[in-house]
Amino acid sequence: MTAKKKYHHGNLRKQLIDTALEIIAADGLEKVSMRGLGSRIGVSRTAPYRHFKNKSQLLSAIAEEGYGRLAWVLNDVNTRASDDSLAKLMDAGIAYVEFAVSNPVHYRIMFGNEIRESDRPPSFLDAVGTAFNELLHAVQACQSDKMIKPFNPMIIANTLWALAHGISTLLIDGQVPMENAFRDLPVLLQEKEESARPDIRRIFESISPILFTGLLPDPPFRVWTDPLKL
Amino acid sequence: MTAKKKYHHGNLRKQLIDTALEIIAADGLEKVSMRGLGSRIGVSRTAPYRHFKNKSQLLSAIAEEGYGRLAWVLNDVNTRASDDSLAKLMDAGIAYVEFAVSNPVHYRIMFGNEIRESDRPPSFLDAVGTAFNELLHAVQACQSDKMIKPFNPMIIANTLWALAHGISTLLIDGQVPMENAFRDLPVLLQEKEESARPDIRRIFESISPILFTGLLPDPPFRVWTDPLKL
DNA sequence: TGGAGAAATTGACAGTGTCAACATTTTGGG
DNA sequence: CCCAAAATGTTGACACTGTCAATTTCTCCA
Repeated sequence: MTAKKKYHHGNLRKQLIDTALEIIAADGLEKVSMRGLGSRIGVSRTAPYRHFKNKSQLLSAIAEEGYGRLAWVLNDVNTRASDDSLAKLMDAGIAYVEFAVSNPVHYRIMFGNEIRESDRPPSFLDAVGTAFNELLHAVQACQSDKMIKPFNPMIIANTLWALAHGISTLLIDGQVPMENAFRDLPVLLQEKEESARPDIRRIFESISPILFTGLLPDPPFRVWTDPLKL
Repeated sequence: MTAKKKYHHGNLRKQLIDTALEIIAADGLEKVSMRGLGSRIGVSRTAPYRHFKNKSQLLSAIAEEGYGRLAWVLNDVNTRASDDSLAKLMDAGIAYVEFAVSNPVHYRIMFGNEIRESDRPPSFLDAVGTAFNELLHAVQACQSDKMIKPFNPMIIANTLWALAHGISTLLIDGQVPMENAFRDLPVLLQEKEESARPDIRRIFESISPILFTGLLPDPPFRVWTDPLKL
């Protein structure tokens, strides 16, 4: 038989993270408390403090888990069998935003500021780096295939990340009705909004002309002289 | 003589917001509490509840104030005497991010999720709209001057907003050492990092080639056929 | 086997948001 | 002008929270 009611729980640390993630997905971050976690797991209210010095450290572990999952999602796209690296780059962006929208509270913890710097273990930055490298890899694949310009890939990846992150947080926090803004496009107007979830691919399709061909008029019409020496 | 210690404070509501903003700028959001505000102002601990139904409503008022200030900053750029509308668009972006970085906690309240939807008064969306319109205006000015392509200006503005917002939050929350990422560029390497504040203009200059000319290779080298019909 | 250290517990302190009941002041309509 | 009603401020209370210190219980290895 499995252990019933031992004094030592066994793997409380893991269960704390798992239970917190359940609460996060179901009720939001404000329902997560050190004491509440203890009670819900069936252990005393301060037992969690044997595994996390404070709440910030718990959230740090949760965020790290999130970066791992994000990296997994992006890796899924990158390792897909297909020779269209540009389509894969776009799909990676879509997968990123879809991850954020599907796990809004978790995502907020990952990129929010509730985690004190001092509570981030070294492995935290590794996890972030792993996720970022998936994006960087997608960019470099496009460059190998000569599908995009040979700009510094680091800058491209950072720009795309910032853009995806911006879209994600605007959608998640919903201060700004962003999906409506993109629906403003005639092409999108005929769309019925049945599902509450925004159509992320459509958003990316609205944006991609800008990203692919740039804002400046095409060469023959370019009014640009060269003070910014492009 | 000015009123000394009347039972009725006079304009407690305004002072609550002002005091909260002081605390926010000095110590961060977690130091702002309904009770604490009352005490600090010299009024009872529940007096704030005569002016805000709950904390979320207080934060809503604070956020609204923030959108007003942001609109002001952007309007400053837009109404500047200059006929280079493209430079003004870029400056608006820089001003946006600089506002965020200079008022990180305030900015987080504006775009965070601590404010329940039901606690946002109608004027809230107006304030957001006013700020957004400044950005939209800058885009349309560029189009009038034929400095940028005639894409749907709404989509351009939204894309630029998402990008600026993404850069802002990544810089503010600092999970990702973004300024380092952009410093990676050879051109930027010779830069000493004396000030803690990131050089936002430099970040924009790194990004602008992508935004201006696009990711796809120039026409002669364009491998693109047209499945996405750009 | 026995002791050291890990893990869990109880008790306590100072905070918090928020509500209900009560006190005071201001103000608008008869 | 006066008084009731509305607006504003106060006190007390409840159920939470994060976190610490002191204490108990268990596990494991020398």
